[in-house]
Amino acid sequence: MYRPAVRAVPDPELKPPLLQTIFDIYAAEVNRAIDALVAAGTVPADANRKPVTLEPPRDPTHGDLSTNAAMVLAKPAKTNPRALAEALKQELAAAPHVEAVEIAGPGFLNLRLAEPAWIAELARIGEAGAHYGRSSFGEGVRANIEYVSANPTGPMHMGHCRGAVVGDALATLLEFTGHDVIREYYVNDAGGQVDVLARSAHLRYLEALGEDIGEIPEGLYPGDYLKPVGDALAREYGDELRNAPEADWLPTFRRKAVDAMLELIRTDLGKLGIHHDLFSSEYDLQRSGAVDRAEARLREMGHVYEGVLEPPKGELPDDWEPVELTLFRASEFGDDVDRPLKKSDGSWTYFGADAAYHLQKAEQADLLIDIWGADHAGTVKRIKAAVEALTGGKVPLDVLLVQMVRLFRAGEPVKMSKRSGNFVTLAEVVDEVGKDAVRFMMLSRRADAPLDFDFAKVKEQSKDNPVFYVQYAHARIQSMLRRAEAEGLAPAPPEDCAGHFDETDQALLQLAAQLPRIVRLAAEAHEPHRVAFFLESLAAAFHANYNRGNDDPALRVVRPEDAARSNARLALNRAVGQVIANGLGLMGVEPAHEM
RNA sequence: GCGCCCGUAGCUCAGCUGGAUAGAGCGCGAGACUUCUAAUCUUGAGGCCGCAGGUUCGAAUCCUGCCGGGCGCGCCA
Repeated sequence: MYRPAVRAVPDPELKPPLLQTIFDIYAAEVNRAIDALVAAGTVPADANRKPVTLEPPRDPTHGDLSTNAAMVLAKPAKTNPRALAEALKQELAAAPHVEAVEIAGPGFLNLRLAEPAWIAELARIGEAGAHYGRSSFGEGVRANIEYVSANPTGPMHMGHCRGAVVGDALATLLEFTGHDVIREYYVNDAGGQVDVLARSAHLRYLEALGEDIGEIPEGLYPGDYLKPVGDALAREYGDELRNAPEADWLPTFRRKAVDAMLELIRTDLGKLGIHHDLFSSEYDLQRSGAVDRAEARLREMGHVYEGVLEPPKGELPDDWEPVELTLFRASEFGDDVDRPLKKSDGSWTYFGADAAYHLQKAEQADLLIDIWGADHAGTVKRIKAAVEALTGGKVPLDVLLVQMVRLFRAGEPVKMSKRSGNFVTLAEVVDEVGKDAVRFMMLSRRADAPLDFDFAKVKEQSKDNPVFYVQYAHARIQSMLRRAEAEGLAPAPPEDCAGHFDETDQALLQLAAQLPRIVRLAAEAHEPHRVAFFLESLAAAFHANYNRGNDDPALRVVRPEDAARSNARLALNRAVGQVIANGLGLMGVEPAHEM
């Protein structure tokens, strides 16, 4: 029913060459050092190296890079960490540009690198440009990420916004780390609420034919957005269906109305810069027999039986009565109770169809990610159970629960009521504050923490507003580069930068060079907010460095009287701007060039 | 009652999947504007990381049990 959007097939020719970053290079050196100890018999060959890390130490006085290798390997090597550290130190000291290796604390190995090592990273930022931070650890992994999946019964409201942005940013992050990503939207067009939509559209159809429909009855969708649907139906069918029984028009009206709603939703998502590769219809899924096949598969494996569920705990629904149902043994896969696949009337439950839908996704992916509202937390276990049963545990499913967004206007909460149709739509918010601000704010907290969204704050031009703060850093850098050009200066090639950076400059470069690590960590943890936090800290470091020029004119970046140093620092600042732009790009935010 | 999420500075939150002396912003105190965009920056005070055990070289991070808050509990979607 819904044509998938044309999916761009990644052209291997266009794939940029991946550069080894400074962390890759020295991680390899650490590995080499361990290899040497293995060869010497100090460390067993089968020792698990996975917990070995190479990170910038939190305290910069500890050096440029730090590894826990000695501590992690001490146990398998049956020695103490410091003794192992001594042996590793000898090996690491031979690595290029290593000025010093120190053993510290319980057995950390701290590496101090000579400037050329960092200048080389500066060169890589320039060389990779918009691709800096890209990696290939997801190479060969097909990741399916399903997000938004709002019911096609009306325009998007703010309740949908956060999941949409988080899902989209995570998808971009996974692409950037080499995964083959499918962005998917599950269209819930098979349930009763779509009948309600069709009836609501029918009423608007009568209205378009000139009937006085009065108040929209309780239980139907009252929104004006259905008027154009009614108009279109009236144009198409004229009087034909005016007095026809419901059965004559319901299926058609369902389809027409859902199509129209999806068009609305697509438009809304477009305003946020979100485009899915695939819209999958629950209705089509059921008609195709996919759900029957999934059930048969579970039945074959002995995971399905006919039975009666215990009454639910807590508040008992008024109409509860014990009935025999087709049940999936979810409790054997970690769920609390078994779950019905079919209703007593023989039709599929939402869960039954969803299980089949996940099987369909799993057949074409190595990793499944669902982005759900936190109010669906109660159904995570059952769908994970179903995926595990259906795929034999081969395809992992991660369900990200996205917490609520509380809207405020100048500190006052914005009241929303679904019943009265009085909700804040996504389009309104994007039109008011802009796509970039919305996206950044949605990523400025961990997904599982509630988020306050204050219109006043988001539009504020001050450092209280992280969107602005980061954008301003980028704009300032562009402004600086323009100014430098006017003064006859230009960013120096990396080889001319040596010796021109002081400690603060070095620290800024080292922070910018962390982008690839942050990207990787964020992608692995499925936590796009990490990019936002990184950008805030990088912007802060930039502003601080920049501002030194106000106290001491000799520390200004644009200084024609010292062109060599000025050009070197321009190269550094340009690289910082590149990193900010790349990070913003991952969040779907356009960098500002002037403000 | 059961399940999931959360509990870190007065407030809002980070904390690199177990690392070194727990960080940032706001707010509060003290400073820097003939600015390369002060739309910014510098600096000070402020902490039994909810509580109690456990796991180990090492715990805010993992496990168990409490306490407190949020969400959920259906043949709905």
